Parts: sequence; C-alpha cells; structure tokens
Amino acid sequence: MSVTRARPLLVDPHRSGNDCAHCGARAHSVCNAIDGRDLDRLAAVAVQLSIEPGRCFIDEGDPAENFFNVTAGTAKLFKLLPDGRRQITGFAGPGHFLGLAVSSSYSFSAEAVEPMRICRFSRPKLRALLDDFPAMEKRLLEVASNELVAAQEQMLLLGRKTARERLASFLIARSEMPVHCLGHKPGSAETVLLPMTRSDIADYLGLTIETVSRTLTKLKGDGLIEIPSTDTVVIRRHAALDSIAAGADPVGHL
Amino acid sequence: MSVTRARPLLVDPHRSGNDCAHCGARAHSVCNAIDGRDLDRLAAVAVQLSIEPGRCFIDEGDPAENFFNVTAGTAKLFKLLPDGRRQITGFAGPGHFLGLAVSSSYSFSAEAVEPMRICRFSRPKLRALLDDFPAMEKRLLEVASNELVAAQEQMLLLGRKTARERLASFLIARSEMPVHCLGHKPGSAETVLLPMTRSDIADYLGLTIETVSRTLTKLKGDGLIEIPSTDTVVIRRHAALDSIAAGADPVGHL
DNA sequence: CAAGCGCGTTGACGCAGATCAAAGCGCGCG
DNA sequence: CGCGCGCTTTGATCTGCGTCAACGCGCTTG
Repeated sequence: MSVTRARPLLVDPHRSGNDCAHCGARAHSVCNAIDGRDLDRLAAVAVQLSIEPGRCFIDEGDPAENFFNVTAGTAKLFKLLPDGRRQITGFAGPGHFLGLAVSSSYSFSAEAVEPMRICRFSRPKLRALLDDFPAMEKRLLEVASNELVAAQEQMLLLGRKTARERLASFLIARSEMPVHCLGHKPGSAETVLLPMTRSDIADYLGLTIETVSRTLTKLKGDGLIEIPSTDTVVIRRHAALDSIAAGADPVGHL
Repeated sequence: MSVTRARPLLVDPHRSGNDCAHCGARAHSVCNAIDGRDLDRLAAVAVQLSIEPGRCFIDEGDPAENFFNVTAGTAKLFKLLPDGRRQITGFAGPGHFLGLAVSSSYSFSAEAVEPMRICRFSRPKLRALLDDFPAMEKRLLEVASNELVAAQEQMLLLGRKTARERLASFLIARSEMPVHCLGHKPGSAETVLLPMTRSDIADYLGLTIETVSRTLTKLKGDGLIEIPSTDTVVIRRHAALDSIAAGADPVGHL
C-alpha cells in the first residue's frame, strides 16, 4: 500500500505534433469515435503523461478536474476506509477511460501498478469536445454500460462467492482479457500474467493476502493451474476452473 | 425468492393520448431530457405496464429486447449462481432506467418488490430516439456514471465492511434517498421504510437473513435505531450511525 | 377461531477465512 | 558475493458470520 504522491506528474517530453494519430491505444478507446481528420482537435486538448509504478495520479475526494485515458500500463482503482481497509474496484489497462463521475470530486483513487502512459483531458475541454463529437459521447455510454455490467458481476463475486471461486473467476477473467488491455505479448492463451501484487489481488477480491496465496497453492495442488513464477499463472484445466468460477462446481464451495 | 414469471405482463389499459406529458416520474428520469413539444415522440414508443409484486420482468440471459423506465414502485435487480446463491445489485425506484447493457442479452434479472408501473421501450425504437435527441444520450451517460459510482461504493461495502457497517450504510443510504425514489410520503427525515424483505436486504448486503436480523437488533440495543415495525426503522442517532457506516467508528468493527 | 404459512427473531454450534507469527525467496545494492 | 528488504508462502490459532434449529407473530383461509 505504498503511496507515492504530492509530486508533480511528469509531462512526457517526447510528444510530437499529433500524437493521437499514432496512439496505439486509440483503436480500443473512446478516442476511436473521432475519425482521422479531426484527430488534431483531440490532440490539442490531450496532455500525455508518464507515470511510474506506485504513483497515485487520482486521489479520492480531490476536485475532479481531469479525465484520463490509459494508453499503456495498468492502474489499480480503489477506495479506502478511514482505518486503511482498501477495496480495489478494478484495474485499468490501455484504452480504459477514467474519471467519468458527474460529481465535482473523484470518488476513487488510482495508482499505477506498472509504468504507465496516460492522456489527460481537462473536464471543460473534454466537455466541449463531446458537444462537437456526439459519437464520442455514444462510445462513452457504451463503455460506462459495460463497466456497469462488470461491476455487477464483481458484486456477485464479493457478496456471494467463496475464496476458491473468487480466485478462479479472477484468473478466468484475466485469461479472457483482450490482448490490448494487458499491455504485453501473450505467452499463450492460457498463460495469465499478474502485474499486481498479492495484496492488490486480495484487495480486489475482498480477501487477505494469506487467503489468496493459500487458495492459489490449493488450485495448483488440484492440478487446475501452474504457478511458474509469482506473477505468472498457467491455466491447466480451463473448463474445470471456469466451472468453479461460475459457482457450478460442488467442490468449489469447499 | 419466490419467482412469478412466464406469464404475459399486463399492458395498462388506462393509457391516454400522451402519458409522458403527465408522468410523475419524468422530472427525475432520463425522459426529462426531452422537452414538452417532443413528448409525443417519446409517448409513441413507450408502452406502459403494471407489475404486481413478485413478478420478474427481466430475466438474466434472455435476449435484451427492451429498455425499461420505472415510474412507480420498486424492483430488485439481482444475479444468481447456479446453486441459487443470489446477489441483489440494487433496488430500482421511480425514475430509474434499466437495461442499459450493450450486450444482446440481459446481464441481470429484475423483480418487483412493490406494485410497479414501468415504461417499456424496444431497443431499436429507443436507439432511434437517442439519435434524434442527443440530450437524452447525455442524460443516460450521467445516470450511468452515477450508478458506476454507487456500484464502486457497494463493492467497498461487500468487500471490506463488517455486518454492522453494512447495515448502517444501508440505512443511511435509504434515509438520504430523494423522496421521489421511494415512491411514498416521508414520515420524517429519519424514518426509513423498507419495502423489501430481510432476505432481500441480506442478499443486497452479502449477508444472511439471520445476521441482518441480529445486527438490526444490536443497533436497536445500542440506541442507534428504533424498529417500530418490521418494515420501518427510525434513526435515533444519525451521526453515530453515519460514522459506523463510514467505517470510522472503532466499535463498528466488533 | 384454529390451522397453516410466510416471515422474522433468537439461540447453539461450526467453519471459512482472518489474524498472528515465522520462515522462504528473489532481487537490488554496497 | 553477501546482506537486507519487500513480497510470498506456510503454519497455528481465532472469530465473525454462516448454518442449523426452534420458536414467535401476523395474516390468510377454511
């Protein structure tokens, strides 16, 4: 839970005339709602930033002055209770859009778990952009709707699934993630990379570090997965893991 | 968990020329994005339905052919696991919009807990309407954003709060609900009505019926609330309850 | 008004997962 | 290369909440 903050974010010095036109994440983000000839409008309001791991670039409660679009790396989004208990509500990879809130202050914090590159948009400027490009607003609605569905799925996980089912769900979800969201080459369809720590996984799944570790060890012992290294899991029996994740496997309850 | 279904929904016979113009829920729903003179367009695609308590009007997995707008009463939205475990992801009162999902099938089920009135829109027709009224799309994005914030708050509750904190949060949230969402006259600012059963509350908070009951009894014993009847709670010490809900109260953990 | 039923409350007990504690283990650094 | 540090794993124990069971209460029904 180490937090680096209160230092200015690094504005990337390598930006050229129109970065949006060459942005690898564009195809997968809301930005693809704006077509080629209007990309300079987009580039004009976007500020590119580089963020090192551990850096917190959104703080819950701060005035929500900006929107962010992740172009590389992964962030964890989380909420804290006064005594330090933490709930990670999601991980945001390339293409992910942050800061949708209507409210005037951020309702969550965001911290980089890997080196990141993000685009920052000031709210007023993005608002103006949205008024000119209704297609982008449509895309935002789609994105928000999908996140809502994912959030409901996560509520089911947090409210009703066992530790074993939570880990299975997490691994399956990671394995089904589109390649561009991961920000790295896929070793194999069944190789899942975990850039976050056990503590992050625990806070995402509503468990403790120890339970995450123990449960992964158990899944390995049951021949469902292999753990070649701390941040790599290979799914051995995808169907079985899937059935546990879905809450359909009777031993999944134990 | 009694489910009434597979019978046709009742199309309300009392509809007149332009119901939308007289709809009490309009002011609080996405429909207020369409102004007076265009309301007949809206009314033309809306079908009003009456739904009795216990009736399931959205089934998870069914083709998502319609959107719904709640105009009266309350529904519970939920997801099920194969063995019957249930997570209620929210309660939808007047003004609430349902079925945003981009996917072609519903990602959750919805069942009336009180007598309801809802407006049904076919997806293609609503899509056409949205294309003509971008203001409505904007409203939908706002609504979705707010729900996303609420969903994240609920993840914090489900993943990290104690039973006592969950009940406190639930009661506080209900007490702060705008009047139009409740669908009844407010007895007092601190009187909370609970139209849903203990089982619903438990499935919403990720607890069991027994724990909900015990915890409410405990809160009463601590002088924080009164429970004049099963479906009514009076908040006695709002600040104290609030502090427990926020996870700030040291005894809130016990 | 008695019987039946759904819902809520209360009590006794059990267990999944939290907590407390102590090793491994990989990795950067002097 | 050896040391230290952060992360992970593993073990022992504890506990909040779940499970099982009994009972109460209000409402409906015959």
